[in-house]
Amino acid sequence: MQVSRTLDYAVRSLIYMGGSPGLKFSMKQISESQHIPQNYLAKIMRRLVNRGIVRSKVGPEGGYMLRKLPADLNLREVYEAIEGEIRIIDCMDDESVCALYENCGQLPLWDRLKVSMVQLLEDTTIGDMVGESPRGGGKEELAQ
Amino acid sequence: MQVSRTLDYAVRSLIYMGGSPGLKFSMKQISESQHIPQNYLAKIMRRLVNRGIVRSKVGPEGGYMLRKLPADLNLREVYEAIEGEIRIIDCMDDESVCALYENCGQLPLWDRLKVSMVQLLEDTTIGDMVGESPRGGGKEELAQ
DNA sequence: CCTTCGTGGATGTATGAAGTTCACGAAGCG
DNA sequence: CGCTTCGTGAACTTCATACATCCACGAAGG
Repeated sequence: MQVSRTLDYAVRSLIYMGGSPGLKFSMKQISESQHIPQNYLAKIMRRLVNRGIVRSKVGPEGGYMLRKLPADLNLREVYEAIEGEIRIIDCMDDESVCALYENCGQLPLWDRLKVSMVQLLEDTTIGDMVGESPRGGGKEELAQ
Repeated sequence: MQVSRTLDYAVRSLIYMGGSPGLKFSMKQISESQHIPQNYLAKIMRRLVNRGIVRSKVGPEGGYMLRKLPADLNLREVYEAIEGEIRIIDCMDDESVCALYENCGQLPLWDRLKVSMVQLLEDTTIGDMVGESPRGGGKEELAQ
């Protein structure tokens, strides 16, 4: 029940880009500032490109740009671009997997969990996360 | 972001036992009715025993019994017995992991996600799940 | 036409989930 | 008592996949 590092990388990159909306960032810029292996970042970015979340430009002066304003890009889109459809447990939406599907008492729980997760992800945008810090608020001094 | 099969096994077993509170079930009974490899079930049950969720009895006529009423056994206890402390992402509560911890914009999101997850798990008991079915079979129709 | 830099696919690696095996000992029974 | 039942505990194997690397390719700008 953990978020994959890959998703973390994606979100981190998008927050970074969202800090300067409209600007273009090279893979090197992103990978170095966010401590993400460049070749791995490439794979992640392709998923975001294919999903229409970022636009890419090849060649010299190439790089990536957000396609939307940070405030219009919610986390559900990002999650699904990286992980595919949200699914808490394998049998969900796929009764072929489990012999006990028909009278499985747990499914309602996992479904509720999924719904609440989706809601939260949908209600959070990259814009919300830009500049936020875990130490409460975004502006006051950071311990360091 | 998936529930492990191990947790599924544990919950399934507890629901099964919760269907007849006060009764004792042998490992064989549980493993066969719930389609869980017996030797693997043994490992799972030990965690539940150690956490005080079920009581075990060895020897002939041995087996397992719930220590609580199904309605008093919530899913958070079960989750934590199997998976350990709930944690959405590695860096959470452990700033040593990540170079960017100090100004990580994502943490608040993952924290909110965790809180809502814990809440849901805590509010759901094994008793709630006994006899429920995903097709609305046990109770009212599931909206949406 | 040379350099830059993202693309796509193939490949490698390491970790942890899932499952197995087995010797042990507690406990009921005749 | 000795036999059998059945959970315990630890070591071990297997296998999937998350994470990462490598490289040949081609688009694009100077």
